[in-house]
Amino acid sequence: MPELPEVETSRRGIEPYLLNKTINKVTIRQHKLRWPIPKNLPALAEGKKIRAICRRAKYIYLKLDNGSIIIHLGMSGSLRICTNKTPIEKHDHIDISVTGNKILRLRDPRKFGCVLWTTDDINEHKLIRSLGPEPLDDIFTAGYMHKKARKRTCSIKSFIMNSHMVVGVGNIYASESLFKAGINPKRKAGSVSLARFEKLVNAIKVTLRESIEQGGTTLKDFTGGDGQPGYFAQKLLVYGRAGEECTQCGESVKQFVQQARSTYYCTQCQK
DNA sequence: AGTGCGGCCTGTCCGC
DNA sequence: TGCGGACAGGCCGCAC
Repeated sequence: MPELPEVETSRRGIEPYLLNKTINKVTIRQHKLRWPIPKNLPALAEGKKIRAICRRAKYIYLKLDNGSIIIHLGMSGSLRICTNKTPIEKHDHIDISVTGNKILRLRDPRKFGCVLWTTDDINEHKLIRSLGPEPLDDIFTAGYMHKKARKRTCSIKSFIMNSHMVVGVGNIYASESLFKAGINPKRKAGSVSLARFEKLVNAIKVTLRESIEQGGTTLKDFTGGDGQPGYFAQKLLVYGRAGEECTQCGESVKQFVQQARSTYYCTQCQK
């Protein structure tokens, strides 16, 4: 479950091996991901130079002269840098080989991820054009969220997880941010005051920023043998801690299912 | 327009 | 020990 910090860490990890390299070959072993990998992807990408490796929300894209390869890691996807000697394993679905004998390899056991192609500006792509702001961008403010939430009856948790409002807040960080802000995850989005959005927006930024920094310090070995990038040792305050004592008040942390996802919170600290 | 849910998919864990 | 079933979750697309 790569959250945004893991995706950004992946981008930074692969960038040095791919930037300004030319794609020699694209090998697709499994077309059937969330959406099919385009059959003509090799024809479109081979021989082209990678001009940039970027990220928008949880999408990573490789910018070529004639378009972009869009990659999403879904729930279980991971990227690693291999050579032609690295053994291919069961869920290694696609290889993008570049000059210098390096291969960008996508592994995704659950196939929730995708690899797509667009010739348009990336921001015009169907999956990307309607996304909300990046959480660390200055335009993501309490004022913005407060305005968006007006009259919204959905829970504040599903509101902050809605990528049309803000991107990059996955299930784990939603629980963590709401705890830090002292807001009950069941509360209707429209009933959260501007002052409480200040706390919440700040909590989201702090949580994500810390994780990205941690990713920088514990940067995965993208070319290593095991290759499976591990997730950061998170210092999680409530997530996954049902029955344990709240770090603030000692009350036992509660878990329930919300929109088919586990939510963790403290009934004392979050109102 | 907003809300909520189904579905995609496989590895891991638990109980019998 | 082996096996079946529940569970995990990002996020689109659809139905209401």
